[in-house]
Amino acid sequence: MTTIIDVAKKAGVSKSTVSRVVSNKGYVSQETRQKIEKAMHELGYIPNMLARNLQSGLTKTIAFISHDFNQHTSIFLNAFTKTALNHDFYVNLYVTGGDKDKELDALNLMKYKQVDAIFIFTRSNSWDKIIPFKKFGPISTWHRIDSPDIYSSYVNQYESYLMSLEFLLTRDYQSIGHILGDENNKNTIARIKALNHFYDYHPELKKDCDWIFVNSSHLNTGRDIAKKWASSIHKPDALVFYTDFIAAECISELQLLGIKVPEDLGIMGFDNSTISEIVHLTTVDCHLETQALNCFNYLHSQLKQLDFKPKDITQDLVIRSSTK
Amino acid sequence: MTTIIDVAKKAGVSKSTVSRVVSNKGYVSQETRQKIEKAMHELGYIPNMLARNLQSGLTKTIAFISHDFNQHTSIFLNAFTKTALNHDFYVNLYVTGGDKDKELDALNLMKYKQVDAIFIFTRSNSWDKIIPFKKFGPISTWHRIDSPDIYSSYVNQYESYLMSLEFLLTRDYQSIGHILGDENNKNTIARIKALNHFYDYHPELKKDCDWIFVNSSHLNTGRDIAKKWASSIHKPDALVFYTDFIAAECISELQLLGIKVPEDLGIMGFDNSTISEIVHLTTVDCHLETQALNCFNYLHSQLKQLDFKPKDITQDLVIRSSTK
DNA sequence: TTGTATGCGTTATCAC
DNA sequence: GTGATAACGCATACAA
Repeated sequence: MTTIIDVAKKAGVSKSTVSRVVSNKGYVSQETRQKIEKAMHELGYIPNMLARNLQSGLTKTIAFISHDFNQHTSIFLNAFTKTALNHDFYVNLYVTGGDKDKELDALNLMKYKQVDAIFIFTRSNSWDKIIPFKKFGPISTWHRIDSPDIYSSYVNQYESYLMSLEFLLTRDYQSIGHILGDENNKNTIARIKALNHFYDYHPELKKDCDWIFVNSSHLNTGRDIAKKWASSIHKPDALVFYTDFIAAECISELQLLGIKVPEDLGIMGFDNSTISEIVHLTTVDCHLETQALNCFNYLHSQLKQLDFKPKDITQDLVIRSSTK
Repeated sequence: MTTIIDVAKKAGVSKSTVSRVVSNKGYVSQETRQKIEKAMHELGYIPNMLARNLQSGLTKTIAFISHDFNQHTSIFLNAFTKTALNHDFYVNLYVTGGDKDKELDALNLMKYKQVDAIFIFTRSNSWDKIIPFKKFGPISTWHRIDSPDIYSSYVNQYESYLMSLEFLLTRDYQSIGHILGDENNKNTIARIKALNHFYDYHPELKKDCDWIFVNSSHLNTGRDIAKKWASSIHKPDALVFYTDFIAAECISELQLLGIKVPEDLGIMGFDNSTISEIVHLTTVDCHLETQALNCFNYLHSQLKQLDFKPKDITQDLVIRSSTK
């Protein structure tokens, strides 16, 4: 391994001068610069990032923490990584599998100086446990959290959920089933609020509490929901899911059961992820790419002390044939 | 920031003794160990990875290079990252977007000591350009390559393709269309060989060259293939795709066109990825998780000078309702 | 069992 | 403009 010292010897200068050339800082005369560049070239000199990192105290690396990496993660991850690379930042992956301790290990990496900042895609620990890590560096997430310490690119699912329900009404769906996420999730709470308001606005519609599911229930997969629907006597004529994949699973199972979408049952998803196009799912596009951009830009601005203006995120209905 | 020097002062010992405690190497008496641990705790000492990395010359990080991260990548990525983390290794992502120069930048990271090893998921440069990087550290891939310098976990797609075609024959499909990947890809070459042998074995079947597509053609997406099929006069009664996602796109478009799968047209995929279950796709499971395991274990064994025995990878037909 | 001295490769701070 | 020297924080031969 050749170092700046080797280059310095070969070029007959001091290592500080070589460093100036390598890092392109400070004054070096044309003459000596060329001498040094020639020596660097001949020796095949390669700067050592490890030494640079130690010196600067920075790694130019951001941790991306998630339970796992599946089709649900990939849109976001792809956008995030692309943006990061464009800004000369690396993205380090940490799969926690939903394990709280592993998640804390991952969060600890920032204080060990292994990474400069953290993005949280999914988490198991409470925000109260996570927020203290802020003192070691910036943290962002796409989940809904109201904290001055952690940036969140969340979209208001109250609005989009109301929009989805009103849309179903225009398509003449009268009784609607609701498949919601984790009950403690703020998005879920916002959706429940929207749902209640929706029924307040439309007293003619009946709210069927048997068809409001939260993730904590036994019916976790879309396939379970489909089976439940098929075997029920009182059944809604439309189902709204909190995420596309579960909706896609449901459609898939409905096909096996010979139930027609959207004639027998209308289905709506959320996210406009790749799979939604495959299964013709009506859904809401919440522009994950833009969210990823905002999440990275926040971290970047914190690290470089730039000011940060998030891009506006709209929520747009994407109408496909899973609804009438 | 507190360092081992601070701890040493507080505990009244030398920094080397502290280092021994921190890194858990060498002899330290119970007594002084406790003194040091107490001091570490009181000062809230945190070891600095940057310094450790410089000292060891290692980052415990592996680069994962891919054109992008989509549903196609996620199974592999997930398995790879999980395995890596279990062995205390980090995974760094490099999205190249198919750009040759960006890919070379990513490969260069190993010589800059930014990563210890490299896994290549997708590539743009020729192997000849990639192989020289081997001298900076181990490289593995899941693509088919026969080189002593790069480990490959590839499965023999000649066998699996022949298996797929023979299976279709048992289901009474007589004329088969073939959708293949990049023409320079070794997997594609293996598939073409299998295809030719298949027609040699079964002279009663006619080989329709109009229905053998390689990726370089204009028909890139599954939707294009579906439209082409719908508008053709001479059409095969089954299509075999080189990857599930394109097959899923095709099924999706066929549904829009009112064409029945498997009655009007049988469809087969390859990979057994998540999407295949959603769209009821008959496919081949080539155990990506095991391949990812092998790819990581190879790199790990090279870095730690262990011996490496890859796990056997079988290819299993997964029969769903996209075929009769 | 512990301390001393030196190295890892680079950058920053001074003089000159 | 350039060069000596000291950081950066830790690890490790070697001496004691």
